[in-house]
Amino acid sequence: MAEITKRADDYNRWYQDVIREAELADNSPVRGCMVIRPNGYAIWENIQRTLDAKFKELGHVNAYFPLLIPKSFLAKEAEHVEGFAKECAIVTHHRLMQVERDGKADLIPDPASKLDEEYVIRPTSETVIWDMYRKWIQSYRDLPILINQWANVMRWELRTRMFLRTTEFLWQEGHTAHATEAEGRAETLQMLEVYRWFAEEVLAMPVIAGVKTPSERFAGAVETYSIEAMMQDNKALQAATSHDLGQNFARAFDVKFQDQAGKVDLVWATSWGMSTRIIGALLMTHSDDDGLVLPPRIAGTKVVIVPIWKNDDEKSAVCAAAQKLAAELRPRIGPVHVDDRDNLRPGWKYSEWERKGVPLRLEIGPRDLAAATAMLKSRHDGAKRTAAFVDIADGVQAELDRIQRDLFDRAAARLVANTHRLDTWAEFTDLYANRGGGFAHCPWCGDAACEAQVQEETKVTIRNIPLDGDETPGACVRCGKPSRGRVLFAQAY
RNA sequence: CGGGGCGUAGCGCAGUCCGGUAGCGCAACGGCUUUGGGAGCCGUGGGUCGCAGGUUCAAAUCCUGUCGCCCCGACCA
Repeated sequence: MAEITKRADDYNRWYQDVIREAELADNSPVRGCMVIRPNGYAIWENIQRTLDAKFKELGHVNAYFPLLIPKSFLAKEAEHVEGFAKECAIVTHHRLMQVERDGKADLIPDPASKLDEEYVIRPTSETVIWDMYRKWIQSYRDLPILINQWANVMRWELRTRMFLRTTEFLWQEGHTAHATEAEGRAETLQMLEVYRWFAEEVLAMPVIAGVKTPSERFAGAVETYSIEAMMQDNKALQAATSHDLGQNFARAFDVKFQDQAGKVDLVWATSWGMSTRIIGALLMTHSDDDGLVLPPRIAGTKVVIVPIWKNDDEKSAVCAAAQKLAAELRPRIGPVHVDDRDNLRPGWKYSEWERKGVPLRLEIGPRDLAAATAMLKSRHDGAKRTAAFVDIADGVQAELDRIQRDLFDRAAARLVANTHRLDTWAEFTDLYANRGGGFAHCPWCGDAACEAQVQEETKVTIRNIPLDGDETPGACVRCGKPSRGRVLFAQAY
């Protein structure tokens, strides 16, 4: 059994150790790409299930667009190409041929199969989607279009990290088309709120919702909104984004419609996404030195039952009781696992399921069986309590609810404790150089050059301008020029 | 892509400087005793030393190239 590095000793190594020990993902033979293992994918499936239901509840539908995008599409929106050109994988041939090199068989792209127009592996799908929207939209009666897709995308990042930044990642991308600017903006904000709800209520991850500064805007957007979460090392992680694209993509792809009065206008657009990166955020929000900690609402396995016995008679009695309890719990609780392996002792099983982040463990031994109770132990705080067999589902559900609340409260308390209101540059540099960093709400002048200067000197960036932020006029924390309100600063992943 | 570190059994590592039959701990497998917080004893199996060339009688070890991982930068969800 490999050890998990303590967070205090080496936070980055701890992060990787937890991924390995909880069997969330593994490195693949391809640079920067990871294999998401069943334990990790179960989390993603729960994310998909929950978000997908919410999207549909709000009128969205799913569709699928191709992985390959004609290279020329990317060039149609000026800022978009500038944002993504440097990180695209490109398909140039469609056939391999066998050749002999130094006496050995080798495969090379067949020169005769070189493509006239090369394809880009999608870094995001706005272009191919808006090319199709041109065909589908003629009248205001065709609007709105509220399409989402679950897909993989590739961005050839220079430096990768499991879940947080991989060359290929999974996400959902919503792409909507609207008849009015107001409708587009409302959709953008609605989806931002969906992400806030999901992060806080399902992932137990408190976030700050706000609008990005122009320099952090999505390539091609009029306005970008984000939710920002605080990790245990006090760094910020952008957990999701929602973009108001205005008419930029409609203009680039010539998507027009006729309104009720017969007037022709460009269509208004939004896009919004959450990716597998959120799994890294989830890990860094709740987990501890013993391994993964998961909120019950997103955990793949909600409860593990560990039967305890001393001999074959006890084993059969206790295992039968465990299976019966599991069957009783499943309809109400969801996935419940009975760990009846007989080659491992209970202590080993405890530590294994703790590493893997199962929120609640239920122990049943001969003594419990005699008393018709089970021992409950919650992963995140080690609290133990007994629950009677008669209303076991109630007891377990109550404990899972408590865990979910507790994890949110714990993360929220950490967020508050490490968030500061700062007015002077001396306090600002002191916070990030000597006091462990965190979130800082500070007045800012609105000048991109000043923002860049802060980043250069401290590696701290403006995460967003909180929607419910302080709009009291003041003096910029960096340059002292007039400020129209406070913005959220932090070091970011 | 620049700087640094590292690829040896599933995991963690020693061996590399100074070439000479590939080792240790944990895990795995078999047996017996065990089982309420990481069990004990005995036995067994498993590695073309990241990959490709080269030097040599002989390469994990020396040389060249290459791929991957980690950390720091630049870029980013």
